[in-house]
Amino acid sequence: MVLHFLYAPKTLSLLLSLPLFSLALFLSLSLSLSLSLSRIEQNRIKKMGRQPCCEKVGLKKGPWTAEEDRKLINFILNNGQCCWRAVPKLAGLLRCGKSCRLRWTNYLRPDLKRGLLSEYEEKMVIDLHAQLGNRWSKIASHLPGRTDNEIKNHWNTHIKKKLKKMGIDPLTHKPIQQPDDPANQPDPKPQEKEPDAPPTPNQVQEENPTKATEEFANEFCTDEVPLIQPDEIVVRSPPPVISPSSSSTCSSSGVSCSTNGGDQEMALPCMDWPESMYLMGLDDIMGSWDVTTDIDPDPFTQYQKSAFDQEAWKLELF
DNA sequence: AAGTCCCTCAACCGCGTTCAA
DNA sequence: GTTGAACGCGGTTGAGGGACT
Repeated sequence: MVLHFLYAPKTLSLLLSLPLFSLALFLSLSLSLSLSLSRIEQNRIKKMGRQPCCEKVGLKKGPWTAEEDRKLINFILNNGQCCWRAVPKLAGLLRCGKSCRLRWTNYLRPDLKRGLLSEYEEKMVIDLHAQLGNRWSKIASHLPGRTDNEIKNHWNTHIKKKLKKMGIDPLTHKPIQQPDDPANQPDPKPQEKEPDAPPTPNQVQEENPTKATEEFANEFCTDEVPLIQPDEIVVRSPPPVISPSSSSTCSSSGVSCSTNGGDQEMALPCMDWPESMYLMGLDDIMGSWDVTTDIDPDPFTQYQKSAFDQEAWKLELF
């Protein structure tokens, strides 16, 4: 009976089709499984939000080398600024995207002005600080070519001391009170002061119309600085455009720049370049072109030309 | 010359906000 | 609406170099 069953034509065809069916079943199961797995993965990614900016392990930290700078500059000049997460991988850097962004914005950006802040810039920083407090990025947005980090450092290392010497509290912009003055004895219930929201110069003037304040007002004329409204929307300056035709000329102090326009002392930033810039084939371009007239569409060449500007500036300075 | 202190500033850290999924 | 990474910002650190003893 068994043999009869086995040799029956229908059974035979059934048996023959079984492996094919099994294969088809296996394939369909595999396909559906992989599809469902990919859906799970998609859902997982969807639920996870964005992908991490970088794997924290094996990343380099600390000072940037000239080679790293070169790689980053090359990448950004060729691809523009976007997706900092992807920059280190694509540029061949063992750095976190955040580190790349900081390096670019604080040091490598071509529109950066280097060197000490001019007297005018210092005045602006002080006045803006009086209005905005420690909002360094907002202060920096009013000073073309300066970064928030730079201004913050300058404030902490120079301006703070200067103000203290002048008898002005750098935190509140009020005159520092003398301990022996009975009128300046601390209140039994002293008002908590807001470190990040110092009073405006007007408030300071109203509350402490003292000599020191007058001196302060005389020394740093607030008329030169636009008054910042609390609800002010700070519009960031447009992305840097390296234009050899709009060459800037820097004074020997390296801090005051003039433009062809003339009326805006700081309208066009002076550029200073890290040492690494000079390792990128500057010899090839030095002396072979006219900075003011030669317009090269290639961004890296323009970058190098700007570097040449800086080199000239350095030669002039030293 | 050597050691110590102080200053500067590039880079990092951590937190709040924004944005994509 | 929720989640979690990216982004932006301000505070802090620490390496390097100059000044001082």
